[in-house]
Amino acid sequence: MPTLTKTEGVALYVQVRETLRERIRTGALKPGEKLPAEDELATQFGVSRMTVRQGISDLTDEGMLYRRRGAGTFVTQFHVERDHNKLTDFFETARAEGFEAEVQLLNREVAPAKIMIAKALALQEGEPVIRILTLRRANGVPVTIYDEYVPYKLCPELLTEDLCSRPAWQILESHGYIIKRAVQRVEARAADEDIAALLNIEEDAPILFKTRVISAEDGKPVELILCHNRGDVYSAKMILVR
Amino acid sequence: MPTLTKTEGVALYVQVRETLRERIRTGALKPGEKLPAEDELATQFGVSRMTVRQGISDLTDEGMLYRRRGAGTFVTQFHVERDHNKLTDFFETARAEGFEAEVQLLNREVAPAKIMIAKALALQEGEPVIRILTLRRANGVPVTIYDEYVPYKLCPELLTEDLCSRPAWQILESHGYIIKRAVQRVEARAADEDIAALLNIEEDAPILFKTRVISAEDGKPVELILCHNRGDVYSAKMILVR
DNA sequence: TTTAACTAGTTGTCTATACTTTTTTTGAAT
DNA sequence: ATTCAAAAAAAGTATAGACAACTAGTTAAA
Repeated sequence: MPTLTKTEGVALYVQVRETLRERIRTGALKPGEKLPAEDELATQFGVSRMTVRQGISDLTDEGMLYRRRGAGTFVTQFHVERDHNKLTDFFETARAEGFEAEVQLLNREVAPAKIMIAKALALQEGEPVIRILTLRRANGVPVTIYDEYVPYKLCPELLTEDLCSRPAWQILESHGYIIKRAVQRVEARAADEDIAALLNIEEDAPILFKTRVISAEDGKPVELILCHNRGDVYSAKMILVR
Repeated sequence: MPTLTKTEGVALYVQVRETLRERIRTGALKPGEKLPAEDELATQFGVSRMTVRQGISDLTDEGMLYRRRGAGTFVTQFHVERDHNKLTDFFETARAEGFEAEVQLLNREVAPAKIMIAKALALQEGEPVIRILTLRRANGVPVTIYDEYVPYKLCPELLTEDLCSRPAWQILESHGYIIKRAVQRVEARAADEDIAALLNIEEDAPILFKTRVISAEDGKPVELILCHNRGDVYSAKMILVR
Protein backbone atom coordinates (compact mmCIF):
# COMPACT_ATOMS: atom_id res chain seq x y z
CA MET A 1 0.00 0.00 0.00
CA PRO A 2 1.14 3.49 -0.82
CA THR A 3 2.56 4.58 2.49
CA LEU A 4 2.90 8.32 2.17
CA THR A 5 6.08 10.20 2.85
CA LYS A 6 6.54 13.38 4.77
CA THR A 7 9.21 15.90 3.78
CA GLU A 8 7.97 16.29 0.22
CA GLY A 9 6.70 19.76 0.92
CA VAL A 10 3.18 18.46 0.42
CA ALA A 11 1.03 17.99 3.51
CA LEU A 12 0.05 14.41 4.22
CA TYR A 13 -3.65 15.18 4.23
CA VAL A 14 -3.24 16.73 0.79
CA GLN A 15 -1.54 13.55 -0.40
CA VAL A 16 -4.37 11.49 1.04
CA ARG A 17 -6.94 13.74 -0.62
CA GLU A 18 -5.27 13.65 -4.00
CA THR A 19 -4.70 9.91 -3.85
CA LEU A 20 -8.38 9.35 -3.18
CA ARG A 21 -9.37 11.86 -5.85
CA GLU A 22 -7.20 10.00 -8.31
CA ARG A 23 -8.71 6.64 -7.37
CA ILE A 24 -12.14 8.05 -8.04
CA ARG A 25 -11.07 9.65 -11.30
CA THR A 26 -9.57 6.43 -12.60
CA GLY A 27 -12.47 4.31 -11.43
CA ALA A 28 -10.49 2.36 -8.85
CA LEU A 29 -13.18 3.66 -6.53
CA LYS A 30 -16.52 3.48 -8.31
CA PRO A 31 -19.58 5.72 -7.86
CA GLY A 32 -21.66 4.53 -4.93
CA GLU A 33 -18.84 2.39 -3.58
CA LYS A 34 -17.99 2.43 0.08
CA LEU A 35 -14.50 3.49 1.07
CA PRO A 36 -12.49 1.54 3.60
CA ALA A 37 -13.12 2.79 7.11
CA GLU A 38 -11.09 5.74 8.28
CA ASP A 39 -9.07 3.54 10.62
CA GLU A 40 -8.34 1.16 7.77
CA LEU A 41 -7.28 4.01 5.45
CA ALA A 42 -5.09 5.43 8.19
CA THR A 43 -3.29 2.12 8.47
CA GLN A 44 -2.98 1.77 4.70
CA PHE A 45 -1.57 5.25 4.24
CA GLY A 46 0.54 5.04 7.36
CA VAL A 47 -0.92 8.23 8.83
CA SER A 48 -3.21 8.97 11.73
CA ARG A 49 -6.97 8.82 11.44
CA MET A 50 -7.35 12.58 11.91
CA THR A 51 -5.15 13.15 8.90
CA VAL A 52 -7.30 10.86 6.80
CA ARG A 53 -10.38 12.70 8.01
CA GLN A 54 -8.96 16.04 6.92
CA GLY A 55 -8.35 14.72 3.42
CA ILE A 56 -11.81 13.15 3.21
CA SER A 57 -13.44 16.34 4.49
CA ASP A 58 -12.06 18.32 1.58
CA LEU A 59 -13.58 15.85 -0.86
CA THR A 60 -16.96 15.85 0.87
CA ASP A 61 -16.97 19.64 0.66
CA GLU A 62 -16.36 19.29 -3.05
CA GLY A 63 -19.26 16.86 -3.31
CA MET A 64 -17.09 13.97 -4.43
CA LEU A 65 -17.66 11.87 -1.29
CA TYR A 66 -20.38 11.79 1.33
CA ARG A 67 -20.28 10.43 4.84
CA ARG A 68 -22.98 8.69 6.81
CA ARG A 69 -22.29 8.41 10.48
CA GLY A 70 -22.26 4.85 11.65
CA ALA A 71 -22.34 3.57 8.08
CA GLY A 72 -19.29 4.73 6.17
CA THR A 73 -17.94 7.05 3.51
CA PHE A 74 -19.15 6.66 -0.07
CA VAL A 75 -18.33 7.92 -3.53
CA THR A 76 -21.04 10.25 -4.82
CA GLN A 77 -22.98 8.74 -7.71
CA PHE A 78 -23.12 11.59 -10.19
CA HIS A 79 -20.76 14.08 -8.82
CA VAL A 80 -21.29 17.63 -9.73
CA GLU A 81 -18.17 19.00 -11.31
CA ARG A 82 -15.70 20.15 -8.77
CA ASP A 83 -15.93 23.80 -9.84
CA HIS A 84 -17.84 24.72 -6.72
CA ASN A 85 -18.64 28.29 -7.85
CA LYS A 86 -15.06 29.15 -8.54
CA LEU A 87 -13.95 32.54 -9.69
CA THR A 88 -12.71 31.78 -13.20
CA ASP A 89 -11.52 33.89 -16.06
CA PHE A 90 -12.56 34.06 -19.67
CA PHE A 91 -9.47 32.23 -20.91
CA GLU A 92 -9.76 29.32 -18.50
CA THR A 93 -13.40 28.97 -19.50
CA ALA A 94 -12.45 29.09 -23.15
CA ARG A 95 -9.84 26.38 -22.67
CA ALA A 96 -12.28 24.21 -20.73
CA GLU A 97 -15.14 24.59 -23.16
CA GLY A 98 -13.04 24.63 -26.29
CA PHE A 99 -13.58 27.96 -27.95
CA GLU A 100 -11.11 30.60 -29.03
CA ALA A 101 -11.14 33.59 -26.71
CA GLU A 102 -10.34 37.12 -27.80
CA VAL A 103 -10.36 40.28 -25.71
CA GLN A 104 -10.48 43.71 -27.33
CA LEU A 105 -9.71 46.77 -25.23
CA LEU A 106 -12.27 49.45 -26.00
CA ASN A 107 -11.39 52.02 -23.38
CA ARG A 108 -9.16 52.56 -20.36
CA GLU A 109 -9.29 55.72 -18.29
CA VAL A 110 -9.17 57.23 -14.83
CA ALA A 111 -12.37 58.97 -13.84
CA PRO A 112 -14.11 60.14 -10.65
CA ALA A 113 -16.37 57.44 -9.24
CA LYS A 114 -20.08 57.96 -9.73
CA ILE A 115 -22.21 57.35 -6.70
CA MET A 116 -23.21 53.81 -7.66
CA ILE A 117 -19.65 52.78 -8.41
CA ALA A 118 -18.34 54.41 -5.25
CA LYS A 119 -20.90 52.60 -3.10
CA ALA A 120 -20.08 49.22 -4.54
CA LEU A 121 -16.36 49.79 -3.96
CA ALA A 122 -16.75 51.41 -0.52
CA LEU A 123 -15.23 54.68 -1.77
CA GLN A 124 -16.26 58.31 -1.46
CA GLU A 125 -18.09 59.71 -4.46
CA GLY A 126 -15.61 61.30 -6.85
CA GLU A 127 -12.57 59.29 -5.78
CA PRO A 128 -10.60 58.29 -8.84
CA VAL A 129 -11.23 54.86 -10.29
CA ILE A 130 -9.70 53.07 -13.21
CA ARG A 131 -12.31 52.03 -15.72
CA ILE A 132 -11.58 49.32 -18.23
CA LEU A 133 -14.00 48.50 -21.00
CA THR A 134 -13.44 45.40 -23.08
CA LEU A 135 -15.31 43.40 -25.67
CA ARG A 136 -14.94 39.65 -25.53
CA ARG A 137 -15.36 37.32 -28.43
CA ALA A 138 -15.69 33.56 -28.55
CA ASN A 139 -14.64 32.07 -31.91
CA GLY A 140 -14.91 35.57 -33.31
CA VAL A 141 -18.50 36.12 -32.11
CA PRO A 142 -18.93 39.02 -29.68
CA VAL A 143 -20.50 37.63 -26.50
CA THR A 144 -19.71 39.97 -23.64
CA ILE A 145 -19.15 43.61 -22.85
CA TYR A 146 -17.00 43.81 -19.75
CA ASP A 147 -17.00 47.03 -17.77
CA GLU A 148 -14.53 46.99 -14.86
CA TYR A 149 -13.85 49.52 -12.12
CA VAL A 150 -10.88 49.43 -9.72
CA PRO A 151 -9.98 52.13 -7.16
CA TYR A 152 -7.02 54.05 -8.61
CA LYS A 153 -5.05 54.08 -5.36
CA LEU A 154 -5.22 50.30 -5.17
CA CYS A 155 -3.19 49.59 -8.26
CA PRO A 156 -2.18 52.42 -10.60
CA GLU A 157 -0.19 49.86 -12.56
CA LEU A 158 -3.45 48.74 -14.14
CA LEU A 159 -3.12 51.72 -16.46
CA THR A 160 -0.10 50.20 -18.13
CA GLU A 161 -0.50 46.44 -17.64
CA ASP A 162 -1.65 44.23 -20.48
CA LEU A 163 -5.34 43.56 -20.00
CA CYS A 164 -6.05 41.26 -22.90
CA SER A 165 -4.52 38.11 -21.51
CA ARG A 166 -5.94 38.02 -18.00
CA PRO A 167 -8.63 39.74 -15.96
CA ALA A 168 -7.82 42.74 -13.77
CA TRP A 169 -8.33 40.77 -10.56
CA GLN A 170 -5.49 38.46 -11.48
CA ILE A 171 -3.26 41.48 -11.94
CA LEU A 172 -4.32 42.65 -8.49
CA GLU A 173 -3.34 39.23 -7.15
CA SER A 174 0.11 39.54 -8.66
CA HIS A 175 0.43 42.85 -6.81
CA GLY A 176 -0.14 41.16 -3.49
CA TYR A 177 -3.88 41.36 -2.98
CA ILE A 178 -5.36 38.08 -1.81
CA ILE A 179 -8.61 37.61 -3.68
CA LYS A 180 -11.05 35.47 -1.80
CA ARG A 181 -14.65 35.99 -2.83
CA ALA A 182 -16.99 37.71 -5.21
CA VAL A 183 -20.67 38.47 -4.94
CA GLN A 184 -22.45 38.25 -8.24
CA ARG A 185 -25.95 39.31 -9.16
CA VAL A 186 -27.56 38.14 -12.36
CA GLU A 187 -30.60 39.50 -14.13
CA ALA A 188 -32.24 39.49 -17.52
CA ARG A 189 -32.45 42.76 -19.43
CA ALA A 190 -33.22 44.00 -22.88
CA ALA A 191 -30.27 45.30 -24.90
CA ASP A 192 -30.16 49.05 -25.36
CA GLU A 193 -28.93 50.64 -28.57
CA ASP A 194 -25.22 50.82 -27.66
CA ILE A 195 -24.98 47.34 -26.24
CA ALA A 196 -26.88 45.90 -29.19
CA ALA A 197 -24.52 47.56 -31.63
CA LEU A 198 -21.39 46.27 -29.89
CA LEU A 199 -22.71 42.74 -29.48
CA ASN A 200 -24.09 42.70 -33.00
CA ILE A 201 -27.63 41.83 -31.94
CA GLU A 202 -30.98 43.53 -32.28
CA GLU A 203 -32.13 46.17 -29.86
CA ASP A 204 -34.25 44.73 -27.02
CA ALA A 205 -32.74 41.26 -27.49
CA PRO A 206 -32.35 39.52 -24.13
CA ILE A 207 -29.11 40.19 -22.25
CA LEU A 208 -27.78 38.37 -19.20
CA PHE A 209 -26.59 41.24 -17.04
CA LYS A 210 -24.13 40.42 -14.26
CA THR A 211 -22.88 42.69 -11.51
CA ARG A 212 -19.86 41.36 -9.69
CA VAL A 213 -18.01 42.78 -6.71
CA ILE A 214 -14.67 41.10 -6.04
CA SER A 215 -13.25 41.31 -2.54
CA ALA A 216 -9.91 40.64 -0.90
CA GLU A 217 -9.54 38.28 2.04
CA ASP A 218 -10.38 40.99 4.53
CA GLY A 219 -13.64 41.66 2.73
CA LYS A 220 -12.66 45.01 1.21
CA PRO A 221 -14.00 45.33 -2.34
CA VAL A 222 -11.24 45.67 -4.90
CA GLU A 223 -13.13 45.55 -8.17
CA LEU A 224 -16.58 46.06 -9.61
CA ILE A 225 -17.55 44.43 -12.87
CA LEU A 226 -20.63 45.15 -14.96
CA CYS A 227 -21.05 42.51 -17.55
CA HIS A 228 -23.48 42.37 -20.48
CA ASN A 229 -23.72 38.93 -22.02
CA ARG A 230 -25.56 37.94 -25.16
CA GLY A 231 -28.51 35.94 -23.91
CA ASP A 232 -28.54 33.53 -26.82
CA VAL A 233 -25.01 32.25 -26.31
CA TYR A 234 -24.25 32.74 -22.65
CA SER A 235 -25.42 31.13 -19.42
CA ALA A 236 -24.16 31.09 -15.86
CA LYS A 237 -23.89 27.98 -13.74
CA MET A 238 -23.88 27.76 -9.98
CA ILE A 239 -24.05 25.20 -7.20
CA LEU A 240 -26.55 25.59 -4.40
CA VAL A 241 -26.08 23.85 -1.07
CA ARG A 242 -28.72 22.81 1.42
CA MET B 1 -14.94 33.69 30.87
CA PRO B 2 -17.65 31.56 29.38
CA THR B 3 -16.30 28.10 30.03
CA LEU B 4 -18.39 25.85 27.85
CA THR B 5 -20.17 22.81 29.10
CA LYS B 6 -20.44 19.41 27.55
CA THR B 7 -23.55 17.27 27.85
CA GLU B 8 -25.90 19.90 26.49
CA GLY B 9 -26.40 17.94 23.32
CA VAL B 10 -24.54 20.63 21.42
CA ALA B 11 -21.00 19.90 20.32
CA LEU B 12 -18.35 22.07 21.93
CA TYR B 13 -17.00 23.29 18.62
CA VAL B 14 -20.51 24.38 17.67
CA GLN B 15 -20.75 26.33 20.92
CA VAL B 16 -17.40 27.95 20.18
CA ARG B 17 -18.52 28.81 16.66
CA GLU B 18 -21.83 30.30 17.75
CA THR B 19 -20.25 32.24 20.60
CA LEU B 20 -17.78 33.83 18.20
CA ARG B 21 -20.52 34.47 15.65
CA GLU B 22 -22.53 36.21 18.32
CA ARG B 23 -19.57 38.34 19.38
CA ILE B 24 -19.15 39.46 15.81
CA ARG B 25 -22.85 40.11 15.36
CA THR B 26 -23.06 42.24 18.49
CA GLY B 27 -19.86 44.11 17.71
CA ALA B 28 -17.92 42.73 20.66
CA LEU B 29 -15.52 41.66 17.94
CA LYS B 30 -15.25 44.46 15.38
CA PRO B 31 -14.54 44.19 11.66
CA GLY B 32 -10.82 44.00 11.03
CA GLU B 33 -10.10 43.14 14.65
CA LYS B 34 -7.71 40.36 15.51
CA LEU B 35 -9.04 37.50 17.57
CA PRO B 36 -7.15 36.15 20.56
CA ALA B 37 -4.76 33.39 19.54
CA GLU B 38 -6.18 29.90 19.28
CA ASP B 39 -4.31 28.82 22.42
CA GLU B 40 -5.73 31.78 24.28
CA LEU B 41 -9.28 31.06 23.10
CA ALA B 42 -8.86 27.41 24.04
CA THR B 43 -7.96 28.45 27.56
CA GLN B 44 -10.81 30.95 27.76
CA PHE B 45 -13.40 28.47 26.56
CA GLY B 46 -11.91 25.63 28.52
CA VAL B 47 -11.57 23.37 25.48
CA SER B 48 -8.66 22.09 23.44
CA ARG B 49 -7.08 24.09 20.67
CA MET B 50 -8.27 21.65 18.00
CA THR B 51 -11.83 22.23 19.10
CA VAL B 52 -11.39 25.98 18.77
CA ARG B 53 -9.89 25.47 15.33
CA GLN B 54 -12.90 23.49 14.19
CA GLY B 55 -15.24 26.26 15.24
CA ILE B 56 -13.11 28.94 13.59
CA SER B 57 -12.84 26.90 10.41
CA ASP B 58 -16.60 26.94 9.98
CA LEU B 59 -16.63 30.72 10.23
CA THR B 60 -13.77 31.16 7.78
CA ASP B 61 -15.67 28.96 5.33
CA GLU B 62 -18.60 31.30 5.75
CA GLY B 63 -16.36 34.28 5.07
CA MET B 64 -16.87 35.79 8.51
CA LEU B 65 -13.26 35.31 9.62
CA TYR B 66 -9.98 34.91 7.79
CA ARG B 67 -6.74 33.43 8.99
CA ARG B 68 -3.19 34.43 8.15
CA ARG B 69 -0.59 31.90 9.12
CA GLY B 70 1.92 33.32 11.52
CA ALA B 71 -0.15 36.46 12.00
CA GLY B 72 -3.53 35.61 13.48
CA THR B 73 -7.24 35.30 12.84
CA PHE B 74 -9.23 38.40 11.92
CA VAL B 75 -12.83 39.49 11.48
CA THR B 76 -13.67 40.12 7.84
CA GLN B 77 -14.30 43.80 7.13
CA PHE B 78 -17.44 43.72 5.01
CA HIS B 79 -18.64 40.25 5.31
CA VAL B 80 -20.66 38.89 2.54
CA GLU B 81 -23.96 37.68 3.88
CA ARG B 82 -23.71 34.23 5.28
CA ASP B 83 -26.10 32.73 2.73
CA HIS B 84 -23.28 31.03 0.89
CA ASN B 85 -25.38 29.88 -2.09
CA LYS B 86 -27.95 28.18 0.03
CA LEU B 87 -30.89 26.31 -1.37
CA THR B 88 -33.79 28.47 -0.24
CA ASP B 89 -37.48 28.47 -0.90
CA PHE B 90 -39.84 31.14 -2.09
CA PHE B 91 -41.37 31.68 1.35
CA GLU B 92 -38.08 32.08 3.18
CA THR B 93 -37.00 34.58 0.55
CA ALA B 94 -40.28 36.41 0.91
CA ARG B 95 -39.88 36.60 4.67
CA ALA B 96 -36.29 37.81 4.35
CA GLU B 97 -37.05 40.44 1.73
CA GLY B 98 -40.40 41.48 3.08
CA PHE B 99 -42.94 40.70 0.41
CA GLU B 100 -46.08 38.61 0.52
CA ALA B 101 -45.66 35.28 -1.23
CA GLU B 102 -48.46 33.43 -2.95
CA VAL B 103 -48.30 30.14 -4.84
CA GLN B 104 -51.05 29.11 -7.24
CA LEU B 105 -51.17 25.52 -8.45
CA LEU B 106 -51.82 25.52 -12.19
CA ASN B 107 -51.39 21.84 -12.97
CA ARG B 108 -50.36 18.56 -11.37
CA GLU B 109 -50.13 15.33 -13.34
CA VAL B 110 -48.23 12.13 -13.96
CA ALA B 111 -46.79 11.86 -17.44
CA PRO B 112 -44.08 9.90 -19.25
CA ALA B 113 -40.75 11.70 -19.13
CA LYS B 114 -39.66 13.36 -22.36
CA ILE B 115 -36.08 12.78 -23.35
CA MET B 116 -34.75 16.05 -21.92
CA ILE B 117 -36.49 15.55 -18.60
CA ALA B 118 -35.42 11.92 -18.40
CA LYS B 119 -31.80 12.82 -19.03
CA ALA B 120 -31.75 15.46 -16.33
CA LEU B 121 -33.27 13.04 -13.82
CA ALA B 122 -31.19 10.02 -14.90
CA LEU B 123 -34.31 8.10 -15.93
CA GLN B 124 -35.24 6.11 -19.01
CA GLU B 125 -37.32 8.01 -21.55
CA GLY B 126 -40.99 7.43 -20.87
CA GLU B 127 -40.67 6.59 -17.17
CA PRO B 128 -43.46 8.29 -15.25
CA VAL B 129 -42.72 11.64 -13.65
CA ILE B 130 -44.85 13.92 -11.57
CA ARG B 131 -45.10 17.35 -13.09
CA ILE B 132 -46.12 20.30 -10.99
CA LEU B 133 -46.77 23.68 -12.52
CA THR B 134 -47.22 26.69 -10.27
CA LEU B 135 -47.43 30.44 -10.62
CA ARG B 136 -45.79 32.51 -7.92
CA ARG B 137 -46.75 36.02 -6.97
CA ALA B 138 -44.98 38.57 -4.82
CA ASN B 139 -47.35 41.16 -3.34
CA GLY B 140 -49.88 40.01 -5.90
CA VAL B 141 -47.59 40.53 -8.90
CA PRO B 142 -46.83 37.38 -10.89
CA VAL B 143 -43.07 36.90 -10.95
CA THR B 144 -42.29 33.26 -11.63
CA ILE B 145 -43.61 30.25 -13.46
CA TYR B 146 -42.30 27.17 -11.72
CA ASP B 147 -42.25 23.90 -13.62
CA GLU B 148 -41.15 20.93 -11.49
CA TYR B 149 -40.51 17.29 -12.36
CA VAL B 150 -40.00 14.45 -9.86
CA PRO B 151 -39.67 10.74 -10.70
CA TYR B 152 -43.00 9.14 -9.79
CA LYS B 153 -41.42 6.14 -8.05
CA LEU B 154 -39.48 8.44 -5.74
CA CYS B 155 -42.47 9.93 -3.99
CA PRO B 156 -46.01 9.23 -5.21
CA GLU B 157 -47.26 11.17 -2.19
CA LEU B 158 -46.47 14.36 -4.08
CA LEU B 159 -49.73 13.85 -5.92
CA THR B 160 -51.70 14.49 -2.78
CA GLU B 161 -49.42 16.69 -0.65
CA ASP B 162 -50.08 20.39 -0.33
CA LEU B 163 -47.72 22.18 -2.69
CA CYS B 164 -48.57 25.78 -1.99
CA SER B 165 -46.79 26.15 1.31
CA ARG B 166 -43.41 24.61 0.56
CA PRO B 167 -41.39 23.46 -2.44
CA ALA B 168 -41.45 19.83 -3.56
CA TRP B 169 -37.87 19.22 -2.43
CA GLN B 170 -38.82 19.94 1.15
CA ILE B 171 -41.57 17.35 0.88
CA LEU B 172 -38.96 14.92 -0.42
CA GLU B 173 -36.85 15.71 2.61
CA SER B 174 -39.72 14.93 4.93
CA HIS B 175 -39.97 11.55 3.21
CA GLY B 176 -36.38 10.71 4.12
CA TYR B 177 -34.37 11.96 1.17
CA ILE B 178 -31.30 13.91 2.22
CA ILE B 179 -31.05 16.88 -0.11
CA LYS B 180 -27.50 18.09 -0.46
CA ARG B 181 -26.90 20.08 -3.60
CA ALA B 182 -28.43 21.61 -6.67
CA VAL B 183 -26.89 22.66 -9.95
CA GLN B 184 -28.51 25.71 -11.42
CA ARG B 185 -28.08 27.22 -14.84
CA VAL B 186 -29.27 30.73 -15.56
CA GLU B 187 -29.82 32.40 -18.89
CA ALA B 188 -31.66 35.34 -20.39
CA ARG B 189 -34.50 34.62 -22.80
CA ALA B 190 -37.36 36.41 -24.44
CA ALA B 191 -40.85 35.56 -23.18
CA ASP B 192 -42.93 33.46 -25.54
CA GLU B 193 -46.65 33.97 -25.89
CA ASP B 194 -47.77 31.59 -23.09
CA ILE B 195 -45.21 32.75 -20.57
CA ALA B 196 -45.94 36.38 -21.32
CA ALA B 197 -49.65 35.84 -20.77
CA LEU B 198 -49.16 34.11 -17.42
CA LEU B 199 -46.65 36.64 -16.13
CA ASN B 200 -48.69 39.54 -17.43
CA ILE B 201 -45.88 41.00 -19.52
CA GLU B 202 -45.36 41.68 -23.20
CA GLU B 203 -44.19 39.02 -25.57
CA ASP B 204 -40.38 39.07 -26.03
CA ALA B 205 -39.87 40.83 -22.70
CA PRO B 206 -36.68 39.59 -21.01
CA ILE B 207 -37.03 36.51 -18.83
CA LEU B 208 -34.48 35.07 -16.42
CA PHE B 209 -34.69 31.38 -17.17
CA LYS B 210 -33.31 28.98 -14.57
CA THR B 211 -32.82 25.25 -14.84
CA ARG B 212 -32.21 23.54 -11.56
CA VAL B 213 -31.41 19.90 -10.82
CA ILE B 214 -31.68 18.99 -7.15
CA SER B 215 -29.72 15.97 -5.94
CA ALA B 216 -29.69 13.81 -2.83
CA GLU B 217 -26.53 13.24 -0.83
CA ASP B 218 -25.46 10.34 -3.03
CA GLY B 219 -25.66 12.57 -6.06
CA LYS B 220 -28.81 11.03 -7.56
CA PRO B 221 -31.06 13.71 -9.06
CA VAL B 222 -34.44 13.87 -7.37
CA GLU B 223 -36.03 16.90 -8.99
CA LEU B 224 -35.78 19.09 -12.06
CA ILE B 225 -37.09 22.62 -12.01
CA LEU B 226 -37.60 24.92 -14.96
CA CYS B 227 -38.18 28.39 -13.81
CA HIS B 228 -39.25 31.46 -15.79
CA ASN B 229 -38.75 34.69 -13.88
CA ARG B 230 -39.85 38.14 -14.91
CA GLY B 231 -36.64 39.94 -15.79
CA ASP B 232 -37.77 43.30 -14.49
CA VAL B 233 -38.40 42.16 -10.94
CA TYR B 234 -36.17 39.16 -10.38
CA SER B 235 -32.45 38.63 -9.98
CA ALA B 236 -30.28 35.79 -8.73
CA LYS B 237 -27.37 36.23 -6.37
CA MET B 238 -24.40 33.96 -5.91
CA ILE B 239 -21.04 33.84 -4.19
CA LEU B 240 -17.93 32.93 -6.14
CA VAL B 241 -14.80 31.66 -4.42
CA ARG B 242 -11.21 31.91 -5.60
C1' DT C 1 20.57 54.47 7.63
C1' DT C 2 20.18 50.21 5.93
C1' DT C 3 20.54 45.44 6.21
C1' DA C 4 20.67 41.10 8.36
C1' DA C 5 19.87 37.99 12.00
C1' DC C 6 17.25 36.76 15.74
C1' DT C 7 13.07 36.06 18.53
C1' DA C 8 8.47 35.73 20.06
C1' DG C 9 3.96 34.94 18.55
C1' DT C 10 0.64 32.48 15.70
C1' DT C 11 -1.43 29.40 12.54
C1' DG C 12 -0.63 24.79 10.01
C1' DT C 13 0.15 19.96 10.29
C1' DC C 14 0.29 15.61 12.62
C1' DT C 15 0.05 11.91 16.14
C1' DA C 16 -2.08 8.71 19.43
C1' DT C 17 -5.83 7.92 22.07
C1' DA C 18 -10.44 7.85 24.09
C1' DC C 19 -15.07 8.11 24.27
C1' DT C 20 -19.86 9.10 21.93
C1' DT C 21 -23.48 8.42 18.77
C1' DT C 22 -25.50 6.26 15.01
C1' DT C 23 -26.06 2.48 11.82
C1' DT C 24 -25.67 -2.19 10.48
C1' DT C 25 -25.14 -6.87 11.39
C1' DT C 26 -25.59 -10.85 14.07
C1' DG C 27 -27.83 -14.05 16.82
C1' DA C 28 -31.23 -15.65 19.93
C1' DA C 29 -35.89 -16.06 21.33
C1' DT C 30 -40.51 -16.21 19.88
C1' DA D 1 -39.71 -16.58 9.32
C1' DT D 2 -40.15 -12.49 12.52
C1' DT D 3 -38.94 -9.75 16.06
C1' DC D 4 -36.09 -7.98 19.35
C1' DA D 5 -31.81 -7.30 21.71
C1' DA D 6 -26.98 -7.37 21.81
C1' DA D 7 -22.65 -6.70 19.51
C1' DA D 8 -19.79 -4.81 16.08
C1' DA D 9 -18.59 -1.25 12.95
C1' DA D 10 -18.17 3.38 11.56
C1' DA D 11 -18.07 8.24 11.71
C1' DG D 12 -18.32 12.32 15.16
C1' DT D 13 -16.30 14.74 18.92
C1' DA D 14 -12.60 15.89 21.95
C1' DT D 15 -7.95 15.99 24.27
C1' DA D 16 -2.94 16.96 24.96
C1' DG D 17 1.04 17.58 22.99
C1' DA D 18 4.62 18.25 19.47
C1' DC D 19 6.92 20.33 15.81
C1' DA D 20 6.85 23.09 11.32
C1' DA D 21 6.36 27.24 8.86
C1' DC D 22 5.38 31.77 8.55
C1' DT D 23 4.91 36.89 10.23
C1' DA D 24 6.19 40.85 12.35
C1' DG D 25 8.82 43.24 15.23
C1' DT D 26 13.44 43.96 17.59
C1' DT D 27 18.11 43.95 17.95
C1' DA D 28 22.66 43.85 16.24
C1' DA D 29 25.89 44.57 12.68
C1' DA D 30 27.59 46.84 8.57
